[in-house]
Amino acid sequence: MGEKKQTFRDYLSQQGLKSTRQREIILDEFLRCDSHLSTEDLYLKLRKKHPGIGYATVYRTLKIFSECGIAEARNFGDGQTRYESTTCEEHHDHLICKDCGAIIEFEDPGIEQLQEQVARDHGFAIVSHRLEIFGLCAKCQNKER
Amino acid sequence: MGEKKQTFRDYLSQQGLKSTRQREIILDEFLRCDSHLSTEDLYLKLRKKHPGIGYATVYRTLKIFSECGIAEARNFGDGQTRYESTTCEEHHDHLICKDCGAIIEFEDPGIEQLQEQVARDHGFAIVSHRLEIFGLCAKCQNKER
DNA sequence: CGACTCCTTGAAATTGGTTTTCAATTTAAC
DNA sequence: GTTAAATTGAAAACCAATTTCAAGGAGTCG
Ligand SMILES: [Mn+2]
Ligand SMILES: [Mn+2]
Ligand SMILES: [Zn+2]
Ligand SMILES: [Zn+2]
Repeated sequence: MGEKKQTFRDYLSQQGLKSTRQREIILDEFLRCDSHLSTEDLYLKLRKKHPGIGYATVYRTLKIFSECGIAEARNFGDGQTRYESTTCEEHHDHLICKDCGAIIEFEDPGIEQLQEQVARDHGFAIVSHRLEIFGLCAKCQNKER
Repeated sequence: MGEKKQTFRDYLSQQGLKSTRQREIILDEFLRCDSHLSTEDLYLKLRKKHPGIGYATVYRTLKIFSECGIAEARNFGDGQTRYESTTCEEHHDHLICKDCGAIIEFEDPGIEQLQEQVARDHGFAIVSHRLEIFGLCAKCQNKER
């Protein structure tokens, strides 16, 4: 079984929560899908095979995913919260195309280090951060002409 | 008269919009106040001296401020859009205290340069970006113990 | 100064994503 | 099985943002 599924089940029992058919289905679909899905995105995908599952359940389940660390909530300023599966990989930030919505992930240790320096300079203790770069992806730059 | 006020008036006439008592009052108060105010923050401050001014007018006026470049909309993830007066200074990013809500501004040319490098590496054309570092300010770190 | 046009205003209604409520159902432990 | 507690889905509530609309105001032209 996937590591994520195990993590989720462990979290549920440890919190006195219950393992249900819906939660399993939602997790399976979430892990199968591309990342950066909104609640509604996932709800609509699920509805095709499982019309009975309610929006509220998807919403609540995604929240549990992020509580137990297998997903992370993101907010790219389009008014919808998006969730992405946390991989074993490191933290990453995003390039976001304003035209087609494409999301490119990147990591830059240099930027991260400079952030820590900035925080130190202000006596500030970092808990988290987010860096989003908005613009046009290569494809959309070519389209423009 | 302040440069901002002139910019605003020029923008209004150039767009065929009208200069009104309310817009003048709202601009004065906005310029007097601390930055990073939400629409509601500003509305509540205004209401003390000018109970007649409506929320919708404050909302619409802030929008015009950002259109004409004298204010910038920010979104720090607390579910409210905040506006800050654009100074003659450069772009800046923010350190945000999760405890007391304090907002510290900073500029780091090194970070900006690395961002440009990242974009180049992906053939991405930057239009804007935002970097927010969340954590605890010096004061709140001391409170914790 | 009017008269006229178009813009603006404030209150209230609407929108859209998110979150909660509640009665019925399901889970898990005994 | 019985039972207590958690879960579910539909609907309602929430809440910031945005729009609507009728009344009022600004600017223009004579
Ligand atoms: Mn990502
Ligand atoms: Mn600022
Ligand atoms: Zn694109
Ligand atoms: Zn603080």
